Amino acid sequence: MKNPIEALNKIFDSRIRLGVMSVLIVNDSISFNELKQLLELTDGNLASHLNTLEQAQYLKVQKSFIGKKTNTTYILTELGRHAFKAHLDALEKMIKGI
Amino acid sequence: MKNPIEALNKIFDSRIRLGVMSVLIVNDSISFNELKQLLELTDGNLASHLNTLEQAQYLKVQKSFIGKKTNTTYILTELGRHAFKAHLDALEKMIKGI
DNA sequence: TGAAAGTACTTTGTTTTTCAAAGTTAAAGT
DNA sequence: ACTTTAACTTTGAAAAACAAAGTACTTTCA
Repeated sequence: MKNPIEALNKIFDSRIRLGVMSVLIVNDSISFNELKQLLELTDGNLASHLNTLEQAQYLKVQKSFIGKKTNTTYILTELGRHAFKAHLDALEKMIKGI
Repeated sequence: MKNPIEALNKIFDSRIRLGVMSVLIVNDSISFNELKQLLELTDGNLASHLNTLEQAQYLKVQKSFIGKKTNTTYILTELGRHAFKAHLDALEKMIKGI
């Protein structure tokens, strides 16, 4: 058996980033504020995890206005979707001992 | 939807600890050396992750002799098995958006 | 109109975690 | 005697996580 750890994506070690990805897999997009409330995080902490994900090009940011309020929403990139899927596949294989 | 992150076990954030648990779910027991080779880790790194898992009472250590060499093997506790299962269940639910 | 509150950050600094490398102990091989 | 192996522990450095405070701009409320 080859080292099963290599196949896991280091970026998804974090529970928070896993949470963000899961939310975005199910929902097309989600706003900063919704994420903050859902995941119960401080602004800074959330922003930095989002930044990690954005650096990896796993998500894109869309800035718009709702009425006159700024609204920042996040959506998965194809790269992000694939990376997450690959990670979950690797995890499943690892657990099943394949 | 409630905060999905809470249900994830912080101890399983680490790829290495996930790897150890996966190996032990499939194999009844495994030795320090086998783990070290399988997961391609330094002694110290592996030992410290095993220690984290042991502190959480997720695994037990068994010391014995093979011939006249010391042999340390690790096995899951029931607590560890359940904690891992719970983590995987939580992860699955999170991803599926339940 | 002026104060408070909301959005979406960035910055700062502390705490926690990770990890490699070196040291340790004890026994075995040569 | 010297080296090797097993299974650590210790040390120290680097990276990551996090909270709190600061920022800039806007809006809402009194």
